[in-house]
Amino acid sequence: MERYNFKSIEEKWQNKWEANKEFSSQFDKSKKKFYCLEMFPYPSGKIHMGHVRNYTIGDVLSRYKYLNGFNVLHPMGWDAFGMPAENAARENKLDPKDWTNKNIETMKNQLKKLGLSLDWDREISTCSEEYYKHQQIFFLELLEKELVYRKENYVNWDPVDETVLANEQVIDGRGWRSGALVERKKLNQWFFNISKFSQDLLNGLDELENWPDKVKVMQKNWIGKSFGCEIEFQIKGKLPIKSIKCFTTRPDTLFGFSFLALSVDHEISQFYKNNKDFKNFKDECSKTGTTEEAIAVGEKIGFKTELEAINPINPEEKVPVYFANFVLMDYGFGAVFGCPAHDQRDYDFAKKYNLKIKTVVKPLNQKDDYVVESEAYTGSGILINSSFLNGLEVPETSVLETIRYLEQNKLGKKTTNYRLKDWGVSRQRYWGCPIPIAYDKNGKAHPIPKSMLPVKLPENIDLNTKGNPLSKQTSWREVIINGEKMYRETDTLDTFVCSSWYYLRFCSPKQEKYGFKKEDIDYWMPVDQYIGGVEHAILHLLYSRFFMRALDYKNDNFNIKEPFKSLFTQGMVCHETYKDENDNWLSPDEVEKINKIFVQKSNPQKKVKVGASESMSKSKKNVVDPEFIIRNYGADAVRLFILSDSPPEKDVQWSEQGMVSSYKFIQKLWSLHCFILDKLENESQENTDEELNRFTNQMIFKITNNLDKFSYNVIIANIYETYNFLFDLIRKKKNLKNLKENYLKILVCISPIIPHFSSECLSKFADKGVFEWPTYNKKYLNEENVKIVIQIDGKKRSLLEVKKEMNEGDLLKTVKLDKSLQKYIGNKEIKKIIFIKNKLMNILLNE
RNA sequence: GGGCGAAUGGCGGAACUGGUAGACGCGUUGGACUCAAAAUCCAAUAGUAGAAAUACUGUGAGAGUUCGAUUCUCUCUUUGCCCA
Repeated sequence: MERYNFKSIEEKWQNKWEANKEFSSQFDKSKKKFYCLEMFPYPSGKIHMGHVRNYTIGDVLSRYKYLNGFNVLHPMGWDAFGMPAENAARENKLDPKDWTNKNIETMKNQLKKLGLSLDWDREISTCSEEYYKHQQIFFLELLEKELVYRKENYVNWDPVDETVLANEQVIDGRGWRSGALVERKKLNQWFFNISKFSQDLLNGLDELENWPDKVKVMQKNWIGKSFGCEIEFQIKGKLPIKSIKCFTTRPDTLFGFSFLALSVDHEISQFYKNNKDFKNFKDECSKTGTTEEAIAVGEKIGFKTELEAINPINPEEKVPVYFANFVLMDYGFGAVFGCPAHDQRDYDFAKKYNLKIKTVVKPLNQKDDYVVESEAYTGSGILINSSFLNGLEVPETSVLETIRYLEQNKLGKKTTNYRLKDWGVSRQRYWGCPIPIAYDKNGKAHPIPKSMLPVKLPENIDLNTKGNPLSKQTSWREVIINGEKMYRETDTLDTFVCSSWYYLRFCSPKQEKYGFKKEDIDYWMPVDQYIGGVEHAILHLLYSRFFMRALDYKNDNFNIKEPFKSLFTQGMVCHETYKDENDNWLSPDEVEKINKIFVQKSNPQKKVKVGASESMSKSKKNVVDPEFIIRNYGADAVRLFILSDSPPEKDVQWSEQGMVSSYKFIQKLWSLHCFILDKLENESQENTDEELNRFTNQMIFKITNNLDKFSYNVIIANIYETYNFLFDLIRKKKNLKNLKENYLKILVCISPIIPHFSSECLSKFADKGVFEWPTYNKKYLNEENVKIVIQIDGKKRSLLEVKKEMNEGDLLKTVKLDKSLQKYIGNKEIKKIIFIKNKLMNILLNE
């Protein structure tokens, strides 16, 4: 018997699949389609274990669907624009394009070595002109539909790199690369009007039955619909201001009103334009970041105006008006009313400026003289100290009742507010899709005519400059539109824009006229199964859902609204972390285990500190390189292992031992295969073994169900069981007539997981070229005999094997004849019997 | 602080609509093969008591519903994620 040579066998099948274009998908309306999509990778250089897991999960599903006769679309592409290319290019004096394309080449080869059933004919790369050309057209279409607009907005500004930072690039208030203190700066930026679809995006979630609830809840919270009240506060003071509008979700706490807080960008700030103190205050405010968290954690500061606001339901009361750093212009109206007793931010603010703190809500278990002490009380309870509102239940009735009162007296009106803000898409970077806009000499924005698209990125430019490299490209910037000289927009689009429609492009990857063909997406869309990391639960998925709606807006052309019918979020790949005695991270290949103790390979005298298992990351050095693993153990073994140890939606712990055992298991399967071949050749085939039929049919049933449930780890257990069963069977039994037929079915069942191995084994039975997913015969799912649990007084005492469908009386007779049970029953009287056919009998005795 | 989820042997994890808890794998132990080791194969493996048959305990803790709860309800603890 020869050893299983994964190297040559895997290569052979990969070449075959590629040469036969086995997985290229054709538009064919007569066939049922299945669109399986995994989140496409960023071409960072090499694939990592997270990719291996993600794409293996998708591949198992795709192959299963192929075998079930579906016309499967399983494409792959590259999310190729973005910062890392620009940084790498800057460091190594390369062109981002070359760097990216080289990485794509490497990673594509690595993916091919995994034996994925991908349709490479549909490969797309978002940094190619053929791709971003269409994106520019979409941008202009959205602009025509008034879904794109330009406004001034705050950004996180890195004053050293002269660039805008995304929130996640701000670490402890400093730029992630320069380390400079990040400032708030106002910049003109392009926005997508996603908030126009807030309600629609919220409603759409209900349709998404096959999305994890977790993700739907996250999106729901992100959209953040809240009911509240718009209140117009009357204002007294020297300025020509009569009233200020503000939005609140807690109008019921109006009797606890002690100040009105405004954003520094509130229109009233114009009166303080020349006030030096206000200017200083505003500068101070700009030092806090723009994230909600930064605002919550940061110190609350205010600037007192000469104005006073009148409490609408208690006109006697006048409170001061402040500008405050924790109020943002884009929430509500840039004004909030402060009730320190029942909002922690307001409480902090009131403490600092010595403002009144009046308790108006008491918890249910407190007396009426309850007073808020060291912190705000934000829970439910009963309204107190609130005049005619006293006694109302907080928050349900109290909010509604207060709003009713305010509306009746024309003091305010009920409104709905969404937390979802418009999507800022401008990035001051080179390596992105150019925004197809030019500005005339007055600074007015003009769309670049579609005939002049794509706006291509200039090549061979110097990236070693501060700020946006495109703004330094004077000749590129100049453009003549309708005979007028204009200057191009130098910002590029957020890379999330590229990934918001790539699933459409895969349907028509070669279409030149437009981003996709209507006919194609009508057939292929929606994506039947989308698979990726939960880290994209909010932004990418929400943006994609928005993009479908935006493209369809005013066209009403699409058959569907939701791009992803089902979503599966896989867990991360984790590995133990190692450190030396100086707390420097060590990578797994610098560490070895000798006599149960971890030591450094370079010096076994040096002990290694073993830390918790964490998701693989370069910074902790706990990464394992898939290429190395594939080279050593083969793609099938890696696929088998990455699926075996944990359910796909949970984190999996990478273990060398587990990897080795998967590798060995494939060798064992091969010996079994050789053994079976030998038997089929050398034995007469005259006995039909019913046990084998039953096992195979039950196994097909189990594996099919587990595939449908994504219980891939259980399928691996099923495969082990199958091996154990077959191995046992062929040692004990001879001359089996039905061995071949059952074995073939089993091979097909395991082929989605370990396709190279299965293809090789199946090819030895060359009598059938195309294999189908096997069906199971229901008659084998039900055993003739069943094992029935016998309980005495609720305790399991025996397991009796009896004929199926045996009735209560017969079973009781059998029980009474059973010696081991007799000792429990004895002469005691039977009080009651609980009988569930084919499952259980519980005998309750009188005692 | 709020929302959602999780907790099962030494470890990863199984368990259909409440009905045999611990499938399958890893690890460990013993054995076979070998001069020896590795590899391979065989066997055992939740805990306690017992030579064994067997008995009792056992799915984070406590209560409840039920003939019967890993599964349903409530409270608590720990933990993860998201939001603040």
